[in-house]
Amino acid sequence: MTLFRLGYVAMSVNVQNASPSQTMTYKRYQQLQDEEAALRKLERISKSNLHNSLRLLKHNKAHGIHFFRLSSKLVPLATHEDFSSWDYLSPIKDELQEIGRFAKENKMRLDFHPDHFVVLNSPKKEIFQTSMKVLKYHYLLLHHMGIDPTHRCVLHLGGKYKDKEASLERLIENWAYIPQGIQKMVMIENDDTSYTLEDCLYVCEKLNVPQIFDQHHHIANHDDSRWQDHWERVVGTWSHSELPVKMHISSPKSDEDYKSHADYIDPVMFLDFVQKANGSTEQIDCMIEAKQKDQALFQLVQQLKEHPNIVMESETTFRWKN
DNA sequence: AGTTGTCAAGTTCGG
DNA sequence: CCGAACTTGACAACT
Repeated sequence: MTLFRLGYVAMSVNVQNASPSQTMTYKRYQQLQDEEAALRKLERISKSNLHNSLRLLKHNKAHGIHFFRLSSKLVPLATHEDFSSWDYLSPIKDELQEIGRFAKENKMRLDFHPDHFVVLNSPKKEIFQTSMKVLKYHYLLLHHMGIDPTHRCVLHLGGKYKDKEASLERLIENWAYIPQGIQKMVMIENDDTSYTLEDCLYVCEKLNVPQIFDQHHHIANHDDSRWQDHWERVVGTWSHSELPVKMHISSPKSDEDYKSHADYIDPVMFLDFVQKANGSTEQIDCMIEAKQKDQALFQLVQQLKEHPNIVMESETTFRWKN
């Protein structure tokens, strides 16, 4: 019997004034006359983002949530090319450590999902290099939190460039140029336009990378609609990980706008997954990607509680019983 | 106080 | 071939 655990992404609609993604744009930075003052402001924003991240973790603890994706925008401009000499880490070491300690004390699973500018299979060398820089930034944040960076960063396979097979192979070639520490950090998720679950599984098995199954993306973009026929392979990609299997759950906004995320989670669609995946492995961590963030999680829990086949094990974990 | 447009980054698609 | 859409929250600049 599988234990299912719920988590959510980056920010809360319940905790007010707690953005972990405050920013300063490059344009704004350039407008400021005093460069030193501008850098101090970037540091203040970063500290505030980390402080708010910790507040969110405390909120999560209070509600029994032990699975959370951190914002990738914790340090604005950290990976911008004009900031390569800026030591953004020294001023925030204490804050990073505090987050890591709190997560460890409360047995929380934390990870990242860098945005779509990280493209490992780009034919352009400079884009690959920029991607490395962004991944290194994530690596360093995790490292200074005292969190083992292994399997903490979700990525997509990249672009198709009008030749999917060649582009997929290019990722495998590029992989050899990725430092080992960063390789170990990566998990790969099927996307809703280019690479299907089966494409990703091929790569995951070849490179020994855990597969993140996104149910919504899979329905929007698949070779074989029956994901359950490939589920054993998905679980297999996690066999060498210390962490439980992880998947993404979201619901379509509408039939016309199918790929966009809805405010809340459709329990029927989610429970279809739960029922079919039940028994396949000890634990599955389900990351809720919904506009209403933690509120979508709370609403889903309320709906699960009323379901005859669901037994809650804690505030955010449950099992399916026939 | 509430609304609209802009923002570092990449890729895809429509005209 | 170029510009808009994709997706997204924050913030500046407006009404």
